[in-house]
Amino acid sequence: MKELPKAYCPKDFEEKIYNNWEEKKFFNPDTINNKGKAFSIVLPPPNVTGSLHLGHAAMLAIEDLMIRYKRMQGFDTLWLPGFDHAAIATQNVVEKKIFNDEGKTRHDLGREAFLNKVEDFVSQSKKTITNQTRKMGSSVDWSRETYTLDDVRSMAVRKVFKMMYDDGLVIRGNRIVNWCPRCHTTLADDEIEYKETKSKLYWLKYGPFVLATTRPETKLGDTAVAVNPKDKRYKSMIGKKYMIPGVLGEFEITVVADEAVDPEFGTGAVKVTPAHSLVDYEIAERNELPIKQIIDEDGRMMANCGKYVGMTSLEARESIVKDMKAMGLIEKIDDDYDNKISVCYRCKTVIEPLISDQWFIDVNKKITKKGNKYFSNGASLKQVAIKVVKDKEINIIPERFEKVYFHWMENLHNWCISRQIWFGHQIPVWYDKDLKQPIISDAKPTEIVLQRHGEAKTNEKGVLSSDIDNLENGLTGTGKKQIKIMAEKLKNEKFDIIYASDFSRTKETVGILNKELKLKVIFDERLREVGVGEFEGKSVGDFVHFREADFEAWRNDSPKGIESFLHQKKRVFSCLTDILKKYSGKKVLVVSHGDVLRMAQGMHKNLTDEEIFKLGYPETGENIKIKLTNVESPNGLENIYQDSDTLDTWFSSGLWTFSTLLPEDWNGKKFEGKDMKRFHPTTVMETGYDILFFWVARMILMTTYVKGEVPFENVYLHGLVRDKNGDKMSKSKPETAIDPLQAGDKYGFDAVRLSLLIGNTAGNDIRLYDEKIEGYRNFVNKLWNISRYILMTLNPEKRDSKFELNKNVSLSDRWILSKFNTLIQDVTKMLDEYNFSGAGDLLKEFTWNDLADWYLEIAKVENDKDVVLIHILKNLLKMWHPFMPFVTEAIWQNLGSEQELMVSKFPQFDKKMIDKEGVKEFEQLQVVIGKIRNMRSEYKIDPAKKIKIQIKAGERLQSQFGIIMSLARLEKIELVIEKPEKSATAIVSDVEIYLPLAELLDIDKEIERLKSEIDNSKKYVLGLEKKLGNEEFMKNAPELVVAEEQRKFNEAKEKIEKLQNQLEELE
RNA sequence: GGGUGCUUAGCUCAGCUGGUUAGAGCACUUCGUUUACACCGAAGGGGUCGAGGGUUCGAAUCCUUCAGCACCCACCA
Repeated sequence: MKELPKAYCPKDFEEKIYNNWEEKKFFNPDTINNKGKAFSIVLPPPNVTGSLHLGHAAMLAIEDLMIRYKRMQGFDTLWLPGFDHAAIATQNVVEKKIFNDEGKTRHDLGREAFLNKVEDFVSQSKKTITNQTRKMGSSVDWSRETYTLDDVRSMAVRKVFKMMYDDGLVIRGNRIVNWCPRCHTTLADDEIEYKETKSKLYWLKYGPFVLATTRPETKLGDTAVAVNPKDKRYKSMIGKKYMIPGVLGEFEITVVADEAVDPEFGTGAVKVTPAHSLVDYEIAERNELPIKQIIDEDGRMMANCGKYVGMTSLEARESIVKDMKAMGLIEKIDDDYDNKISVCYRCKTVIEPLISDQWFIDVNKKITKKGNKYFSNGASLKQVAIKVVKDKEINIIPERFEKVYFHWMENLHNWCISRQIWFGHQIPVWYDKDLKQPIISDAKPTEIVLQRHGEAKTNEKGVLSSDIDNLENGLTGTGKKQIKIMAEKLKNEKFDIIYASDFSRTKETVGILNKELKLKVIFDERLREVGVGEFEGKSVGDFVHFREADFEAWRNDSPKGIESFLHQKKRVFSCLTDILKKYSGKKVLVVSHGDVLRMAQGMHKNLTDEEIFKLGYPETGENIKIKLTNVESPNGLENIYQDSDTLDTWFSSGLWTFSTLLPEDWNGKKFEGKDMKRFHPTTVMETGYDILFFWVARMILMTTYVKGEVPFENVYLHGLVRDKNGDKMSKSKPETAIDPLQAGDKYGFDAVRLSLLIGNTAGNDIRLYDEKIEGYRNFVNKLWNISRYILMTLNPEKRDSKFELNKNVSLSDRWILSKFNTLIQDVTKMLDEYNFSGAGDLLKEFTWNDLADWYLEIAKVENDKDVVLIHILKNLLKMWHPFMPFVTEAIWQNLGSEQELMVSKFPQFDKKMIDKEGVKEFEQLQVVIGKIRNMRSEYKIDPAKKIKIQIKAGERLQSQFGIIMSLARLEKIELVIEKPEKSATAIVSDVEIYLPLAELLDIDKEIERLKSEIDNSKKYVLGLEKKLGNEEFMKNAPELVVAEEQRKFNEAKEKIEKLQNQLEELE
């Protein structure tokens, strides 16, 4: 047996072990091929905003624990990883970064360049996160990794959007939304946070009313005053119109009655600004009031605000209040009114409610859907989402969150899903300039590489050639080289076909490319260069100058025989349209000329003619990649443009449990596939309670609708990881914030995992600090050393021996085997009940107390323990493996097994190992040893000194004298029948222990000790006596309880008597 | 305003459907180079289980009121 190092050093093992698992594809259920039931978890995809924090680490530890446990139990186990593009969050991070690095805004860069920057950032984030996930030991199936923005997931998004549109669930409307003037986008109701502030409450003189408001500037948008219908003060005024004096002259309002008004607040009358308050908007809707918008999307006063135009609402407030004061329109101002203002959850900017044309999901609309059990009789999204949890089709752990879920779901308003940001799924809606109805398309975009021909002889000379007859214009040497290089690059991309202009320079380019690509080519004259008319053969500069001088003239007409811009555009667009129709979802290489490629880009970016004309195009031999969608429009493609908004990030993550299970070559028709059948609904959704609404609720809404299935059967919600003081960890408090990677490097990732698993219960926050992780690091090392000792003393021949229970086992064997099997039973039960902490506690207690402190110590004196030891060690490692995969696997490697621990079978409870008598007997032995140790300590006997004691005991205990001598460090045990004279005494039920006084101690101390023990026991007996004397107790308590109390009473009584005798003798 | 959770040893927490002389880890005290481990071992000190009331033979555990802390939700302008 090779010598193991004294202390476990995680760094020597962790990476190697993980790589080995991965190389053997153990994370992939197809390799493992377990025949059991499916057990699947889809990993909550981390946002690609940077790196993982402790919350993620906890998530990874808990899920890996479940997955490894189930995998070892033979379940067909899948843990599927992925990433979330996290639209607003990621865009904000990148925006901030660009602004800090380059001082530029996203608008300075433009959509395309900005998105490129985002993609760079995203791929960097993905790398970091992947690396961190691996370090934690997560056994996720990397071969199934997905991303919310990848092709299949994007197609799923478009497909669901169209389905919902067709069912009338996705609607467009001009409604009030939460608007963040900084992010320049709408926000869903739950993306708003509330901030407690002191603000001013203004009491305005308002025509015949006096009313209170915190936002006097919105007076400019008022169209009504609302009062409670029951309020007698205003009854006579309801329905009447009044002219109200204001800073911009008089305006008319209507008085309406509405239940939403609290007559107790202020004067009981409310000014109504429908365009800039959620409540007022609803009042306006109910009472059919006019809506007047006065604040724009930058949060500034609009043109209809007279001299206040252009001010922010805050500036306008000050200014208007000043003017109103001057006009005597302000009655009074309360200075410290407690108010909650709504702010953006991402950037904390104050939200400006305003009216906007947006896309919504109607959660209340009842629909009927064939083939979907939830909707077959008509139901709304909301109703179904409530029903599946009520019916326990989805089980939430801990249960109390069900209540929270129901409350939220019942109060859910229509969900605004459009966002005015660039990063995300662009809404799959196109508008035709001539049509009122939008066109929804779930078609798969065609990927097009726009390849410009190599340098031609005319390029070299700087002259023009657009005459089809002038076919002699081939490529220069440089041009041929350019294309050869490009062919090398393109040969790895899987194109379906080449479309090309039929000019000689493009034909020659295609020829060179196709030596590598070997594809079908279609030469299409619609891809030709613009006809240059009388500029044929003339200098390029002249032509450019001519066009730039008067773009408008050239756009429609064809002076000097030059083909007009629109004419060319029409033929190019029609060619592209044909390509899109025939090759939807495919990849096409288009070889053409600069100005043609420029138009294709214009189509891709939905630009105006002017903008197209100003666009650059690839250099000779270079290319650009674009994606275009085939949208059926009566007017053809050139008339159509796509909605520039993107979808709320939760739309795509709402599909996550099933969109991730779609096959890589999904045809976009049905949401089905092999993995889907095998793993959906997923078994457990494990995530933080903080995204119960954001995410969990959305998945339930979307999945029941799309699949007619629940997304998951169980929801396990973990808490937040907090610092030592119970505060949220943040980078601004580095003294208490812990980075999981750094902690792992310092203490090992097993220790980090344990510190997050043990002491962490569902739904509750967990505190983490260095000392805690350190404690678990110590434990990991303890386990290492237990194994090390067993391996060092083991007879190598017995290493692979199979354990079988036989009659030769000793008391200690019977005890440890019984204890161990109880442990298997309890741990299995607890893990099945999601009580990970409890299971870990039990394992730890067994490992440290029973195994290390007792059994191993006994193994040092008793012989023939090898077989039991190796049996227990192996199975204990299996049970520990899901908690701390690295160290257990590292030890396992030294046990000479062929197969890795990770793919071994989880131990099973074996009833015949349970030995209650043995356990009881051994426990008495433990107490006896404890008493002797205690006496030694009390009398300050040198631990090294071996002493003699006398014991009065039965045969059974006599057989264990060897163990007692060793563990209590005795020189000799003398068996006595009668109590010897002058000795210190301890009593353990029927066993009496005597420590001869002669050599050792002072009698006074022993008297004191005895007195105090008698005292204690007397108190105990008194309590029991009272209990047993209570008639009601004797009558009502179960027999078993009474008997046990009686037994305790007798035993204690006897003990007191003996101690009393001893005391008398000494005194 | 509504709701949820928490309050047990100095600190962090277990104690499930009521019956142990109330537990663990860390910290603390004393002792210890026993050939697995000082990232260790042995022994020990320390809690009227937030407060009051109730149910019960019996309450840390169930009910109720209150207090403190934390979090979530809500359209008091």
